[in-house]
Amino acid sequence: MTDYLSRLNPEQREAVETVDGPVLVLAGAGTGKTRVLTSRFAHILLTKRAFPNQVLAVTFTNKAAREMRERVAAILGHPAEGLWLGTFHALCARMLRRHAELVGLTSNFNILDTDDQLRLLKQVMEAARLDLKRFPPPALMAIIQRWKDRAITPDKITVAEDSDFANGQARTLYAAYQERLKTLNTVDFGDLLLHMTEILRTHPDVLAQYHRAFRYILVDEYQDTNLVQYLWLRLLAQGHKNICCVGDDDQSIYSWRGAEVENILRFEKDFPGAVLVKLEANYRSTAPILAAAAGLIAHNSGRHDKTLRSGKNDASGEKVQVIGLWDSDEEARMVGDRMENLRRDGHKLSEMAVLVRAGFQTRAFEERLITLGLPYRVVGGLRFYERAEIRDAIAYCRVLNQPADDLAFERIVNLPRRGVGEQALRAMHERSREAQIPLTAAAATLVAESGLRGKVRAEVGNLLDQFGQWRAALDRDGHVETVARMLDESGYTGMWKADKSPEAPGRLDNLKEMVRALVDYESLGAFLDHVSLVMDNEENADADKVNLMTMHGAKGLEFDTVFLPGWEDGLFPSQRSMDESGGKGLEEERRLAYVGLTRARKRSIISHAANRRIYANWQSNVPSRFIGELPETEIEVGGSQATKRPPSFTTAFPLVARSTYVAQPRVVASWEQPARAVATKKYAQGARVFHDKFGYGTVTSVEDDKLNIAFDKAGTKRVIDRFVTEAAQ
DNA sequence: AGTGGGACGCTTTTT
DNA sequence: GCGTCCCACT
Repeated sequence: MTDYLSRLNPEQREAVETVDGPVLVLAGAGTGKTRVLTSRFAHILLTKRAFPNQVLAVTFTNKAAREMRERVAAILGHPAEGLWLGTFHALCARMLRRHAELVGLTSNFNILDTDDQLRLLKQVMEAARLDLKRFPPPALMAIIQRWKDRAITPDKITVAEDSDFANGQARTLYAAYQERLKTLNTVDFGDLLLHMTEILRTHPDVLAQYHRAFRYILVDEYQDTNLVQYLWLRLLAQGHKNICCVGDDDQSIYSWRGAEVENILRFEKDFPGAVLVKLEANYRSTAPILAAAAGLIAHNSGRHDKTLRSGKNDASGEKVQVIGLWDSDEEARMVGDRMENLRRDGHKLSEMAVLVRAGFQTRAFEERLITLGLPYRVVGGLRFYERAEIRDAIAYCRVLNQPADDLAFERIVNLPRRGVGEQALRAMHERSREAQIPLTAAAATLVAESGLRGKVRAEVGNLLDQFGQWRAALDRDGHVETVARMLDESGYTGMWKADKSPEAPGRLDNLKEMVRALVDYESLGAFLDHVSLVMDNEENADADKVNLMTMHGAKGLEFDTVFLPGWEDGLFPSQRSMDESGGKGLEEERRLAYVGLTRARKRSIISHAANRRIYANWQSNVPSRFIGELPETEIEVGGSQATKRPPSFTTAFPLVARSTYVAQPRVVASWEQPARAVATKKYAQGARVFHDKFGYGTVTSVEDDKLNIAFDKAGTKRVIDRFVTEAAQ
């Protein structure tokens, strides 16, 4: 029973056994953060300090929550019941259902997804007669979200603090948006935290109730918390002060969505008497990888000082490779070739990953892997519940659950087609506004008073009747059967059955899958909560496939071999990030590089290309300044355009705008970039070339930009020169 | 009301 | 280079 303690090193053990009072665990990459968190949880339960329902454990992602639940159960030897373990949002939703009336909602409120948030805001802006071209709704959405991240309600924004969006109207629009949300009995993601924090702050009785309930609080990934999350935690922790936050300031990569590293840097001030435990023994990566990562991150300022040391007692290991290539195609070929070689040597594909800065970069690798016939998976694509048919079906469920959900009703009122066009919809909206009633109720009165045209009236009337019947059936027959019936009787599944497009059968399958998933929930409401808060990709991670993902997406994962392509200034570090957030942006990019590098257990291969096709055109690039920041002793340079060690940009050109340093050609020259300009790239007769579809071949003749090529496998073709590249050798 | 084509614009992501 | 979004046409 206590062997969970014996498996810990001394510092981990301290983090687990310092149970009372505030504790900050600074857990560097690969130092056993999850193990500490789960052991601590189990330790609290096993030493009888608290019952399972007296511990509040908070994570950011559902995946992390699930993992913690499983691992706690493994230590206990049985699944723990009644845990308050989940994401910030899921826990807040659970609390808010109990106190909804305090913020003018009822406990069956719906949670809007991002799409609905935007549509609602658009409506609010249209009502304010704003030109949506000049003032894009997504921009305002972002402003409002940042306010919510900082726990700022509309009444707290002074004129001076108002953003200059639409001549200082942002505050008013925000207030109007919040009003609309309340009328629709809905909340957006930000509201879950905002409302709960507001409630805890203004209702001491409610706060006291939670102080009694939670004796211990555990927080994962503390460096990613935003202000409102911090306030929520601080309020809850005031009771027993037993709060333990685990995180790593060096892995803070989400400031752009409101996370504030300052929270973790300030912990000891926020929680006086806090014990600080540093986990520095890394059990994941080889010594060179750790040393390279340490050298890199040392270029950041204002961090908690900590040094990762290898916990494995072996100084061996491959150096970090830095490969310079002519263009992005050659880069993709290099990665593919190396993967093939590794596989030939018995390495599993699932132990290899390509980590990119931005999603679009995966494409080049996908294409290459297809030609090579290497199976791959792209992590972080479209999720199940983001598919159109699932969102439609969910909209039906939302109306069933909560008739005041206008956004959901609007989505399905004409799906399948019921002849409800712009005019009919406008009439409903007008009535809804005049009578201050939800859209469904407005539609009902219009039907009753013949306020709609014949066919539309009959169809809408029928739909409303049906909703009445389904709602009655909900209690009688249960939610699974009722939803299945609703999707059939409404004509929604029929619509896809009649659809002749190739995707239609797949969509029908997805709908069946969704109905099947309903069985796992005790009620429709529980299912809807799950869908909006918890549902995520449940891909089979077992299949032996190469992983393609962003560095953000790779946080928390590890692989034997990690490819880090596209380390070029402007791409990584991203120009936009530096333009928008200056020095802070660059530091965050550097932390991202640190995260990427430390995903590797055995080897990491960084690469950069002199020329890259971004969207339609080619762009010349210079190796990333981060390459210059890697300690020379830990890296090995190679590739057709092997980097001569570049000057460290941070010291040579501290944070200058791109235009400034590009204007200094000597920088490029000193790096011995190839003299060839992209524009003059031409092929001579006899040149060996490579084509994405046709493979390798020899140029037989040249006419302007058209080449006749005898391909080794695909015969002779006439091809425009930009479709081929010079063969690698 | 429904569809087709042109204009646009394009980090990162969770909930 | 591609997907989407909106508007204009039928």
